[in-house]
Amino acid sequence: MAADETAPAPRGKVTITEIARRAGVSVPTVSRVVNGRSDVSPATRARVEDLLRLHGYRKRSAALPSRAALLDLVFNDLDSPWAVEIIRGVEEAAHAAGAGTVVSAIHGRSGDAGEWMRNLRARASDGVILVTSALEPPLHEQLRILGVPLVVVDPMGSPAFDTPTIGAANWSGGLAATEHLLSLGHRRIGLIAGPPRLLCSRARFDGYRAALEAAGVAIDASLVVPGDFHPESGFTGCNTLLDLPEPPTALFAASDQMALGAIEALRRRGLRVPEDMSVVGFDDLPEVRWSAPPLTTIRQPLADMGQLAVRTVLRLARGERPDSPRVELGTELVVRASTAPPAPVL
Amino acid sequence: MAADETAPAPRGKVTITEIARRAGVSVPTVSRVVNGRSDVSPATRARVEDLLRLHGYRKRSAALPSRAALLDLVFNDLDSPWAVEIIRGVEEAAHAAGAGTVVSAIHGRSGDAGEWMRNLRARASDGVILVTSALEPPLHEQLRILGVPLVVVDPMGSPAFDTPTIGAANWSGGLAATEHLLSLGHRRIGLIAGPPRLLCSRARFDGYRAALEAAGVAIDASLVVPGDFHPESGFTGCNTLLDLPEPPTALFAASDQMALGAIEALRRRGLRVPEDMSVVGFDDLPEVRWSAPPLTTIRQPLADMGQLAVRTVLRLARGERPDSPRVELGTELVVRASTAPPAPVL
DNA sequence: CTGAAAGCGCTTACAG
DNA sequence: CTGAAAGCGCTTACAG
Repeated sequence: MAADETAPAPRGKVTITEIARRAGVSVPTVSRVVNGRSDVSPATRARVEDLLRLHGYRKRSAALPSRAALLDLVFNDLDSPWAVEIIRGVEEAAHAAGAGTVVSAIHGRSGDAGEWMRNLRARASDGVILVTSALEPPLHEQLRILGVPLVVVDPMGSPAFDTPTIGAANWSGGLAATEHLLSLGHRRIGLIAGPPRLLCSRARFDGYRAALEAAGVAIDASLVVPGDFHPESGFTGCNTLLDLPEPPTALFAASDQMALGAIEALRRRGLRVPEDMSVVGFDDLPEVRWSAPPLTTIRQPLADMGQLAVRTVLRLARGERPDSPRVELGTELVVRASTAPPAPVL
Repeated sequence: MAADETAPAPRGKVTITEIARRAGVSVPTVSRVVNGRSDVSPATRARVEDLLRLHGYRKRSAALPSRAALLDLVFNDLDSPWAVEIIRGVEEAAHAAGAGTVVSAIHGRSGDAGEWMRNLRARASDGVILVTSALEPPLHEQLRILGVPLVVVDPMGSPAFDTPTIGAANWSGGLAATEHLLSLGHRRIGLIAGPPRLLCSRARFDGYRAALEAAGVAIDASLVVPGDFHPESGFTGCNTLLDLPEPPTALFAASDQMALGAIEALRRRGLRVPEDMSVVGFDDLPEVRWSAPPLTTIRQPLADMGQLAVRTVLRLARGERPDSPRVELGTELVVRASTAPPAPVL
């Protein structure tokens, strides 16, 4: 029995000659579409793009027969200390698969995004891993056309696209952090929240609320202050809580960095952790094992998330479906020295 | 006047056809040398390799006419918190030059190094930046043959090769840290040193010694304890110093991480920083602004070092000579809250 | 807007 | 160990 003529060729193995034959156009025309030139009729372009996508076309060359695979890992900014954790996981898994990891930051500047896209195309990247990043919808679309698979780590919102996402169990983490403080006997528990536009912030907040509700503790809106995950906001947030007529006896910071900022605010006032205030963070950055005192926090498996992201893009690149389009990796309470029962009321 | 036939063509623009003509061999032969095949006579190979190097040959293709530049940034391990600082500087400068940054870790495993070399070749990297990394001499040689420029950041020792290196003013930093403590009135100053096989450790140690000598303070060998830059070694090193019959009143840790470990050792004994012990670190990692207390330290311009490394490889890639083969960027004392005059003797 | 033709840089059998 | 020949995937004028 002859091979099915209409079946897609193996991913990444198809040539423009093959695509041209199937589309019923010439090789130069396909070349023009691939290179994004303007002198192609919309109808032809659409037909060719469909075929390109269907067959997972990747630009190759007789000269460079087996180009090493390249994965793009894209951050908004590289100043976040958990970036290195994700890089570590991604590099490890990519290396194991024989792929190189191209790290970049787009700095939120949308002008950069277009340039980044050109670079991506020029280096013929085999897959893109986006971290908490708002890559605009038109760029998603361009990646689709180029046939470059995409996965999002720590999604900002629920992507409207058929893009796999990998996150952490943020709600469970918020719940566990708050339950831990409740179990120590705290009833007035402050929250320094993350930016509400981020999905992970809302989930952590809801976990906090759910734990309080389950314990029958009324939610006091004045105990919830906004933050942006950076230490400065933890510092000011903690000061706001301490200036309350009736301050909390414990606080949950939605990031380790904010927890560190909060501890500094306490130290400046001569308050001790955990004797005067218990603090729990979120992330378990390597450095908080060595903060003073060592921080009780919610461990987020950043390196594992990076590894899973690599396996998922690679799967996509081979034309396979991911196991699941939305994955949440488990979080875990790590108890160290920054939490204790509340001081007895004298 | 005709163009000089023997002059090298512009870097990166030469083809194997051109090299073949100059070497007086056929195009396939050059192709074999470029791809490291074994079936070429040593004499022919040597002649072709010389020409390849001289002209800065880079593999290209008619199909991929202007491949995006790619720079390889190589760490021993990605677990160091200052890795992200260097990545940030490198990514920024590389991005500005339109190049992608491939980050990898070779984990000291020498088996990995060979594989990494193959990947580097396959992805046709345009330059390599090595960070505190022992890339074995044979690999240096391979890079030379491939014509891939190399620069070393924070060199482990004095490289025996004609490789540009970029470091920090470690000796001056060690001097400044110690002078700061002396100026506060400390006379018994402990040192938690870095691994002596590293150039930077020895320079920091010598700076410490020079400052003490200049102040007429005798060096007490029992006040110098070994460390490996990680927090654990700062923790145990500090305990060793505290168990001395006459402990120091201040200590200089040759890395921020060791300083954090030392502070934790002090905290566990109920000793306060800086009241009972002054501590100064080295690096100025972003996180130590938020340690408890905020750490006095020596700022090492890691991101700037990364940026300079990029400019230097790129220069090399264009066939230009670097401004200077050995560069040391300035370090700077940053005074925060972990240092104070010694407690008055009662 | 499209294709036939020429050409690019490189590689792979093949023959010696 | 080496080269003449054929071929690869892709692109670039050029003509219509």
